[in-house]
Amino acid sequence: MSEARVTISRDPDRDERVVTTGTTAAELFDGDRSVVAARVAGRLVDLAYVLVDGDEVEPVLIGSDDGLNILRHSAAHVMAQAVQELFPEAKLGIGPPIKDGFYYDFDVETPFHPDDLKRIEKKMQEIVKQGQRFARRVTTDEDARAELADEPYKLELIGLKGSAAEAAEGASAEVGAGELTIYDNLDAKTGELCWKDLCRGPHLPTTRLIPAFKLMRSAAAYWRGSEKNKQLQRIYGTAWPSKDELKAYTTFLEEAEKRDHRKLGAELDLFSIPEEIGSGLAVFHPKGGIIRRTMEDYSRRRHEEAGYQFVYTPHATKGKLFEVSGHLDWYADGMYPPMELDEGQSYYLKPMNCPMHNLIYRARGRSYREFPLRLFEFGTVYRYEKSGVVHGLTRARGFTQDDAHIYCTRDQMAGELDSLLTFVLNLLRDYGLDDFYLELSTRNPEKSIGTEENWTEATETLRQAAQKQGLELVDDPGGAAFYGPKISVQAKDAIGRTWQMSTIQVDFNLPERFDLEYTAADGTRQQPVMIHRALFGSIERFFAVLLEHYAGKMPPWLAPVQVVGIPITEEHVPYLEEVATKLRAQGIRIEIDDSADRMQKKIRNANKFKIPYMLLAGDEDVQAGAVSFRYRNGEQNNGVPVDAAVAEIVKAVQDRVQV
RNA sequence: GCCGCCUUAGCUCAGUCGGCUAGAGCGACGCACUCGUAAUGCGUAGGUCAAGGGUUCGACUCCCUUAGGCGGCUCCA
Repeated sequence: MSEARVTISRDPDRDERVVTTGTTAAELFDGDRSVVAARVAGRLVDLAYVLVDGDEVEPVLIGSDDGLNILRHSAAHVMAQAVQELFPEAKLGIGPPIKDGFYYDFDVETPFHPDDLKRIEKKMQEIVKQGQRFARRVTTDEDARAELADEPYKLELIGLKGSAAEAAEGASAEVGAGELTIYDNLDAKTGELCWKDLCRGPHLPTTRLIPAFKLMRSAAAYWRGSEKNKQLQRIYGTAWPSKDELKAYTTFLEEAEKRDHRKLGAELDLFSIPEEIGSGLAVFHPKGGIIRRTMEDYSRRRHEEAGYQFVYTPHATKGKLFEVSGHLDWYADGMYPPMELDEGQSYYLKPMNCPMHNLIYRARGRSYREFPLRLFEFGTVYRYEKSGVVHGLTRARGFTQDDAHIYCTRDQMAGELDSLLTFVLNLLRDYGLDDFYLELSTRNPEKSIGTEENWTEATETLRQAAQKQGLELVDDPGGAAFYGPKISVQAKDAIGRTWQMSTIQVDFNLPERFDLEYTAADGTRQQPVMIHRALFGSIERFFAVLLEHYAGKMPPWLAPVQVVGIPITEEHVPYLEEVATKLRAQGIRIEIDDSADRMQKKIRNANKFKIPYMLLAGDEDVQAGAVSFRYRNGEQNNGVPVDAAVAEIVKAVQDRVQV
């Protein structure tokens, strides 16, 4: 019997083995249930893969990124099988793994109802229990076409093989660049064919190795991601290596739901989006107003210190301005339709501030001595977001950008970007976000203006500034706006979700379109470089992100009510009023709860409104000239002298710390 | 914009197969209670069941249209 020499590679260990010909990867890792696939020469393969001489084999653990993808991809197959058993007329689209789960698209006559998902889930459990084997089978285009004659979408994918990655997100999970394969699901005992699907694989050895899954929701999705195509019905699911991990994931979703800014906004009386005003147009209530104004005031102060000058511009403009800028060419669909005024003049609500800042720049001759010229505005803009995409404060139709445009020379650009990025990150840290990575969005040739040279220079300058921060830098090819490349700061919140925050864009094109000039040291006229940047992006959106990050428990400096005074009985109210006077003199926002509720109820209410400090006072405190703290976490600190209590609160506010 | 689901009191939600004056908790208001760290008790008010149309002897309930919300898809300067 012949032998094969293989290497097992488990970083950093390497283990030489001699096996008999015909040995599979499964046999190599026999007994290790956590191994679900193997990586041979960089390629993921099924455990049924037959080893050949010279193979370097790496086990793929179910908990690894690759392992989870395989688990979820297999779960998607099981779901598709269940769907076709229950709905034999359903045609298969694609079914890839995604973050935390998977989906599969189906063409069905009637969309799935939530009750259908329960039935499908039950059927899936049966299939998992049966322990059907996933068996890989190489086929040819011709044979596959014959086999899958009833699956029009699969036939389309066969035709796209090789360019599948561009064909549709997730399509490469079905047909790879190499040989065409079909996976058969075989009965554990009889080996009978239960189901099959065109698929690149790899898969788990059997359906039994799907320990925990759940179907989440169904929704429509355009075939191959284009709104020109038919909508298929997509079912989303999640799958995990253990029941505990599934439980942890659903708990995470519940936590995210509790933090939803729309929910907190109503509960804490911060803002609302009245139907009478319109979708995506929010009003801020007094308590939300305090948070917002505090956010803005601090930002304004920091910008003034950093050499920004404040400007103001109107909310509406003649269309010509956005023709010059090019925005009407690219984004007319996203703008509110024009108002026809003054005999045929079209006026638009402004979707961007930059053209107006350019007019301020151009209002007089500019000198290099003014550079970098930093114009800042809390500029409110209006964008006609499609009805299906508006979402609370994070995707609104009216919002306020903390928008700045910096005009400088090409030589100054690198230095300015460097200090700008540092400024931006430090300011975000002041608001309590501290886990970042950067994303570099580069040119989309089909959606951009300007020369290749300028784009390259702008992109490389941005890249260098980004790299200096020592943060992870992710490429986003083709993600830039039409006028220039951009760095965006992505921040992770308290429960690990990523939010796009600040953006910084380098722009050689708008200065050209607006004929911006300055007089250089040698007396010549030159064109400035323009840097666009927003730190919050949108104040409303940033407000929402902070609210979710803090789960409504704003740090004292941002909390609408920082302290609530709770008298033990009515007769302690005047004493608390004295304490309140001292706090108010230091700028602290304090309310005394003199309602008819019992003290315990007042504590409960203060807790409900997530007020950072409760100050209780009864006879003992009055006699001692003290107050008793109760904090948001339920801890207490009794008998604190009034001056010490005031100092503690004032310091926490000044230091902008969380408590 | 497209697809699906949803809309009952200020909020959260019950409401059977189409059948009498549509219920509860919280909140609001009133009265009593005066209390040491997460809900005191009792009472009162509050509803064109999203809006409009249709089917029916009869509609919160079934059908259609519209508006709004939610979840996705497409889009996001």
